[in-house]
Amino acid sequence: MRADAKKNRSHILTVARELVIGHGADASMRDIARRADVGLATLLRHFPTREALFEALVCTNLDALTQKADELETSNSPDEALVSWFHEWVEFARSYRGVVAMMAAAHTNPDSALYASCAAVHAASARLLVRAQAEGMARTDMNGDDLFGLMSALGWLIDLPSFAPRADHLFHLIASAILTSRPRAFSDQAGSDRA
Amino acid sequence: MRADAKKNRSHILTVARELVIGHGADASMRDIARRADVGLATLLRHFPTREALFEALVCTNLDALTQKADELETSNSPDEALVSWFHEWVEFARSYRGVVAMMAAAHTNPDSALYASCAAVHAASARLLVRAQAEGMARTDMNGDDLFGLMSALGWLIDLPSFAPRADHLFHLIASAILTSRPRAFSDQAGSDRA
DNA sequence: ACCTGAACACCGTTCAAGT
DNA sequence: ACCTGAACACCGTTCAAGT
Repeated sequence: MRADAKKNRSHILTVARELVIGHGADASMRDIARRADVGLATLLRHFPTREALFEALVCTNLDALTQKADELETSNSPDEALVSWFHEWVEFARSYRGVVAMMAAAHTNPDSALYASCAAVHAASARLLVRAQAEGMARTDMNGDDLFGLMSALGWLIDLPSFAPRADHLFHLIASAILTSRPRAFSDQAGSDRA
Repeated sequence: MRADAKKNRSHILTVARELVIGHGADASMRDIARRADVGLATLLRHFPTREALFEALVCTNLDALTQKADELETSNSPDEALVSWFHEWVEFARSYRGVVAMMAAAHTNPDSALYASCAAVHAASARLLVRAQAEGMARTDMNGDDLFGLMSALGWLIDLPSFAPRADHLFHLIASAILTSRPRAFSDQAGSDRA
């Protein structure tokens, strides 16, 4: 890659990151190009689709996430590991508004630029789930797809401004659905803030 | 309303219903107008926003839904009533792809044409939830907002083609998160189809 | 190699002009 | 009253022309 191209690419990513964090994943490609002082065609040349752009935006975050799964698998009890990983995912979802919906839509589409990322998250989830199931700590009538589904659904939900305030509580509810015993990690202020 | 206007209105709704059922809630307004043999401006005059159009499309369904809640409240046990209502909602979500996402986004926006509909669904849900909680059949650390959130999240999830096949099972998982005892209504083939 | 402006086919919004 | 075509400001895609 030529030096100017490389500079363009990283500059685009910087601008895109700011714009996406501020205004969500449906920011217009034209807008991103404009703010990066780059022709729209140049942006599309580096990232032919919105998903390609987002893949580049979040790949380091996802790498960190899957690595975290490895650590949790060896250092924590199976149920704690599963809940902690779930929590990390929610934090990721929160930091890039709208990206979960893209991933949920892409995870069975091999042509999507996000497909590999989805597969990595899916695999990490499934490993932690199976481990917890083997110890009787997670319900056995669900598989990796179900877990990815629940993770996606919660990530989508708390992206909505109206549900964001209750994010921790909604997380707790979904976590309860997965584990066989009620989890105590993360925001177990049960019953203290209901109507 | 003049006779020709009335006819236009109902014809638009018929066409819109077909198009939405076939191609989802993000069908273009222009397309709907075209297929209804009506100027785009005419469509926008009857339904100034997409949400207004959808409100008209689903209002009868939602009326039936809230009435169903009334029936369930008197004729069924609290837990069965809650699960059955939840199931009705999911069926509704399935029949109009994309409408749940619109409702989830609109339910705290009084300016939205869908606001009243959301409030009605919310109220019906909350009633059934409180009743179940009073009998110790639903967990008490959640409120109507949480229930509406979970219902929205599941409705959104099963709208995605990749998750639709496991809709019944995902429903079961979420229902488990709400009830204090594992529900037996609807697709309790637990453990029979996991990986 | 890489960048760019321009043309293209779309979208929803708005409004003056028609009946 | 109600309908409509047209102009508008957007969007993402594509490509021939520039350096």
